Amino acid sequence: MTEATRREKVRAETERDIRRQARALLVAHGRDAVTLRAIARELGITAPALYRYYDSREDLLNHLCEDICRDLDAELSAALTELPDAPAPAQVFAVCREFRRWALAHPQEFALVFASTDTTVPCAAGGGRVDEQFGRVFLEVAAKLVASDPAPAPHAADVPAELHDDLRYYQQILIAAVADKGGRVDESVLHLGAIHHILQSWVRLYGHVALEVFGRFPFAVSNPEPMFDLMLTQMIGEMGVTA
Amino acid sequence: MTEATRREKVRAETERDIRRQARALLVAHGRDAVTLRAIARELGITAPALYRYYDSREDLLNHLCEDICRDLDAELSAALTELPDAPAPAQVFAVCREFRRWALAHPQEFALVFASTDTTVPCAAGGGRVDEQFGRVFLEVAAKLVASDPAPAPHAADVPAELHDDLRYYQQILIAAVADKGGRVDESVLHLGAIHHILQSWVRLYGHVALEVFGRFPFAVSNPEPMFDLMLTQMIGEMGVTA
DNA sequence: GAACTTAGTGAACGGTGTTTACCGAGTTGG
DNA sequence: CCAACTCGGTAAACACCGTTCACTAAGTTC
Repeated sequence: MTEATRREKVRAETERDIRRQARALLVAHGRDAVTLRAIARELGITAPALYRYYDSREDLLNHLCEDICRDLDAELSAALTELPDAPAPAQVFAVCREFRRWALAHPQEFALVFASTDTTVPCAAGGGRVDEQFGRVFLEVAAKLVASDPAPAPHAADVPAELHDDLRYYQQILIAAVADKGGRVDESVLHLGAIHHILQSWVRLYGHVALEVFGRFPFAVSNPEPMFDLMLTQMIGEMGVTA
Repeated sequence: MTEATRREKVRAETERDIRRQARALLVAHGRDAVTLRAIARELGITAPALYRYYDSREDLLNHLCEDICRDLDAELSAALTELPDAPAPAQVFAVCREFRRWALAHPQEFALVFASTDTTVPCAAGGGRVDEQFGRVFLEVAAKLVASDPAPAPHAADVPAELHDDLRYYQQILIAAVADKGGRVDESVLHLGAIHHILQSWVRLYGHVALEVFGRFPFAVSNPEPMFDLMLTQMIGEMGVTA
């Protein structure tokens, strides 16, 4: 069997090498530096050989995106499994802080995956499946937090009717995702107001992190971390649980 | 005098032409398409001639950023002056909606100015001056809104001590900015809690708009506009004024 | 009108993505 | 075992790119 797949084996290996080199170039010198010729040079082959593995540079970048999403997902999941028995608010806190830490440590990857007009992120919106998605861990743990709240959140009826369809659709997706993980949520608990609040939390989490990564706060914040933590505290507090 | 500046005149004109073409390329085909050779081709000159105007492509892109910031600023100001006597909440609402409208209509410009790791935005954070800054109009009008609120905002003491220095610094900048416009704000009205809330509003505004421009909402929102409006309503409502 | 400044040129260098024809080793079937 | 076939890799070529340099010609200044 080893002999039968020998060629496939070396193929898979060089494919990994290609992406590893591409990733290294991205990290070191940014997206524009991810060059087919540079990758090939580093691997000791020629650029056209890469076309045996990817249709184009664009295609390679898309696959790179997927890799990055997978890695981010793994890191977030790891941060979560480090405190399996912690209360839901603490878990949300941990996942969010890990997301910020990762983004600041990997600005080029963050920019490619989360702030690119041209790159179609396969693991992002569109599929509808919450699995294989960048915000998966955050959204799941946020849903769990809301679900763990016995009291109904305050602003449930504030959601305008125009949003009901979209939110209901996403509600089903989230409920299914939590169910897959062994949890059980009711529609009355994870109501549309709660769904909207989870989305708003994603807006704030993404907003802060992106502003920090790109340095677009209106003034130079000497230490953004307490500001981030304060935002999380307020965010989680507003989810209904008295953190 | 006309003859004395004749050369300068044509120089200024071609300089404008260069940026106009660069802008057109950016809009049409994205940042990577903004090519010295393509610009020159469109202008009927050769690429090296552009070096008489800009040190490098990077330099040109930075100047392009400034242009874009100026344009955005003008559009936001125009939206504001269209309702000069409107109550402060309505003004904030209008400026925010205009920002979203502009970003969605100019995704490439938005990406260049607001979500770029390499481009040092001269009109963004750093200078400390609120003038010549991207968020200027939003931040000023938000400050005005908070200032117009007679009642002290609820969460003034929640801000942790670590943030005081940064917020106090920005408080002075904002007060000075409002004062320049003829307004008058007191430190007790535009207190640190209010400053923090303005920053949080910027986080949410930026977060939503960027997520929409880059298509990074966790699921496909069929019509994001009511969601945006809802966010604004909540945001403005939390500023203390009963919108 | 001489001296000087300056916008623009053309050629060149090294880099890029991509296509094409080709080769040679790995695999497969008779 | 050998012919047929698959497939990863190559070299050459094309059309781009940013950037530098020597040079020209027109505008400006004295």
